[in-house]
Amino acid sequence: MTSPRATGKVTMSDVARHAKVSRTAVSFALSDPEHPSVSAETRQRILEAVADLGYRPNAGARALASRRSDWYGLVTEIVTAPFAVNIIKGAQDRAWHDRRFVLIASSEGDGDMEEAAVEKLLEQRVEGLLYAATWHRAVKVPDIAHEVPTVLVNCFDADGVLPSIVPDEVAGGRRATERLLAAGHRRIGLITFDSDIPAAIGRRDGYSSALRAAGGDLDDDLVVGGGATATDGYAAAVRLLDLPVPPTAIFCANDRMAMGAYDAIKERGLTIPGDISVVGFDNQELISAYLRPSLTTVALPFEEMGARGVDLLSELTSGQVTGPLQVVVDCPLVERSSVRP
Amino acid sequence: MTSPRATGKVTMSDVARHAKVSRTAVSFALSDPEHPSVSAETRQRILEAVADLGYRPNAGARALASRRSDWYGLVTEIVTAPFAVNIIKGAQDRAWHDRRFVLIASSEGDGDMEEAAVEKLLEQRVEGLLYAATWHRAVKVPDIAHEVPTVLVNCFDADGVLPSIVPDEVAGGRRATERLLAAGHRRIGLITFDSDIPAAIGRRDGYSSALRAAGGDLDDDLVVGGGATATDGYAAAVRLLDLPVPPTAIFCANDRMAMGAYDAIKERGLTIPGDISVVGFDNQELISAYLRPSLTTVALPFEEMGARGVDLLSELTSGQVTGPLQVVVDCPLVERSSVRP
DNA sequence: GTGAAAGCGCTAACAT
DNA sequence: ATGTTAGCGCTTTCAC
Repeated sequence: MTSPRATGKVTMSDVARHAKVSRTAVSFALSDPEHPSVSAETRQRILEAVADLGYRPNAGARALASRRSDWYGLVTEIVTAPFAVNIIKGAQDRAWHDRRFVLIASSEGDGDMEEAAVEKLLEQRVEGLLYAATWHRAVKVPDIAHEVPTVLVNCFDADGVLPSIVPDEVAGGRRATERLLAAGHRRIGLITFDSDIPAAIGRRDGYSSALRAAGGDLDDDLVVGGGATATDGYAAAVRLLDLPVPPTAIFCANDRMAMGAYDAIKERGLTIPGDISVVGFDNQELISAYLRPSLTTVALPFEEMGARGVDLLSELTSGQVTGPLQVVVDCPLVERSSVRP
Repeated sequence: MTSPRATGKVTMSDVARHAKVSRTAVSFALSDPEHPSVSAETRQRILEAVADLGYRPNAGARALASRRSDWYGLVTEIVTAPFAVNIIKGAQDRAWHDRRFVLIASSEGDGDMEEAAVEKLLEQRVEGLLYAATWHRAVKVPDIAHEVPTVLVNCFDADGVLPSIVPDEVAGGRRATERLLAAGHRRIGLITFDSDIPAAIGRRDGYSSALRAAGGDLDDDLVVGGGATATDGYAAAVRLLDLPVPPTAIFCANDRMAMGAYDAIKERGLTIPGDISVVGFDNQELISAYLRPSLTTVALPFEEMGARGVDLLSELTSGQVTGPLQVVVDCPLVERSSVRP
């Protein structure tokens, strides 16, 4: 095995020479299995040469010559955000499936850094940009990003010109509430947080609309706001449980608050879901799956949003803008053990 | 502004023409601010031309011509562990700082896919490979990865030939235990899990050695194993609390089990840290920061491991193998509120 | 100090 | 069906 592989310098010419064909033939054979101008036998010889020599195509050279990189760029604020990962994964899987690569750059939430990151990505000649936020909101995308097709994921364009993929917060809130209604609850509390972001507004709207549609108790006392942490959830749950007629179920607008609510409920010697059913939102696995009992919650479809982002991007880059430019993705309910049967 | 930028096709030749110099001059000026063969004025003119035309270098072309890509590849089973993305972040930040890029490919924990991912990375002509695991263990790296300098992160080579970066589990376990000893505890329980992975063995060893060194109670009854989930932690804590002479503090070998232990402790009407102090391990923020009270725990240094991996890789690729080939990274204690003052 | 020229490894007309 | 021939955008001698 004195293969040139060891040298790492086998080129397409070497393969052509070895297979006794032209470089063109090799190029054709490799890029298209059914290429009309290369016979089956020739193709076979070429493939053998490739294997013999341990040839590996040089993606950079190919990109240079063909003027297409097969890369998309993904810019996100924090690679570490527990959520961002799933967007990345969704995008990468989908891209991989299309034989494309996703180059990831993190902006660290810093404007300059972000611009530098996009610049770097463009230098790599990415064919499109995915711009992902760690939490659903309006964002201002740097101008530079407009030089290439761009899709926003889990956020939307403050200027309203860029296409985006966002979660359906309202439907999610409705679904959580309907789950509780389906379990027979009529008096359902909502622990929400005071904010004008889509998550807060949408989930609350979903809650109200579900209640209205099903004839559940529409009582302002049943809706309590505040901060969005576990501690806030605890405090909110205490208020709910102290009500003259306390709810028999609670929908928490995020899992962290549900975590706090669990504490308040348990402290009173009440059981979940025996005495009180609870539904969360976000499906932060680390919390929802490990809470005792495990938490039934609504999942944010990060992975799907990432995948849909790539889909939209390939439509855009290939010029065929088919779908709508604002894609709203459904938030599925993840059934666990915190709602009574 | 009828800049050719709009066309996205400004090349170095355009810049040269615009600045009335040769392409060589542009190349020199751009790649080295102090290049001896280009005068300050010339350089200035070139920079202006770059700005005027909106020129953006083509990284791929540069890589092709210079035979160096400035890229490292990172292969990981991204799916499983949300916290392992910190490895990516650490690596990326560090690489970015060195003006390098990290191409990420996920293997989905599937052997074939993994090999395909490495293959793809090599086609991109990455100069080195980072191979990251989501949990500390021995791994078998595909042969193909040996074609280029490779560093294992948060795992080590089953064949013992590749350099690696791993967390110091033993020192971490010792540190957690020492923290409890420092708070005056002598009777310290250990909730561990039955497994022969480094995390289980190392943390337990650290616990024992700290106790031995400080003269704490070395009692087999104080060590209880089982599974590694919150439910297992709950069960283990119950056993500990049922002991004739229960511990006054508990070291949980991971945060999830600590979560379960919290429940058991609270159920008995005991308080944390008033009656029982608790220390965890892993620093899974979603759990440790939101538990009530927040959990003092030992952190796995993912980010640092990622950064150190890149460091080692650049030493390897530049031929200067300075440091040791098995780097053990310290696990810092994250002080929160679950240990009595 | 500057520029001509020869590639880097590959693609894609355009012949043959 | 196969080969010829230009590039793609940049780096890097080497001569001027």
